[in-house]
Amino acid sequence: MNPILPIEFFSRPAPQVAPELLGCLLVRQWQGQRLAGMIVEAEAYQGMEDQACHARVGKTARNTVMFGAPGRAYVYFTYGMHWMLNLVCESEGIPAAVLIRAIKPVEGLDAMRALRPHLADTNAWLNGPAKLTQALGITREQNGTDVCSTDGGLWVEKGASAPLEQVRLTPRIGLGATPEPWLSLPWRWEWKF
DNA sequence: CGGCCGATTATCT
DNA sequence: GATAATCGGCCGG
Repeated sequence: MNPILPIEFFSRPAPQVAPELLGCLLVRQWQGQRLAGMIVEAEAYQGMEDQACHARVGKTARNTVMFGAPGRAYVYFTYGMHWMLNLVCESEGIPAAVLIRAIKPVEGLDAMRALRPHLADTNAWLNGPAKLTQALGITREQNGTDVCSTDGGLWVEKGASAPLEQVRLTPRIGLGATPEPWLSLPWRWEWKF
């Protein structure tokens, strides 16, 4: 087992943390099995000033975890059916998080297929934020989980770092009517190889 | 690959 | 009452 990313890793601005998460291993302990995938796409959401961030309107019941300690999972429900996994960054009081958008399955493929039948047909890529939460069995129950410990069954292990020339920076996805400049900030990192 | 569309409901105004 | 950090199916190129 590789070293678990410590709280210090997350105690920084999200745009700094997000690219460094590429290549790291997202690990889930699920019904006695170890499920894991390499993070290959992530987006940063940083501060109340970021008009794409859920925290732009201040603290609410849903986004409270983002205002809290770093190294926690911020899991929220959207579109009436999907769960999204974020990792909280920055020190307490500053809302910031990295949305995990895609992973390459590495361990526990059979269990992932059981959780997400669609994975059986396609090539084994979980290229979407709601796809990977489904394959890892992540829901509301993981909201607030400390990912710097194995106690909550969800953590991140240090992995290979992505070669700079293989990392693409693009604007974030699905922001709708978000105003500029936030709409176009290159805060999405994708490891293409 | 890109675009459009319907599904489905917690959360916020 | 409106919106949403999406997905899968179906279309056209």
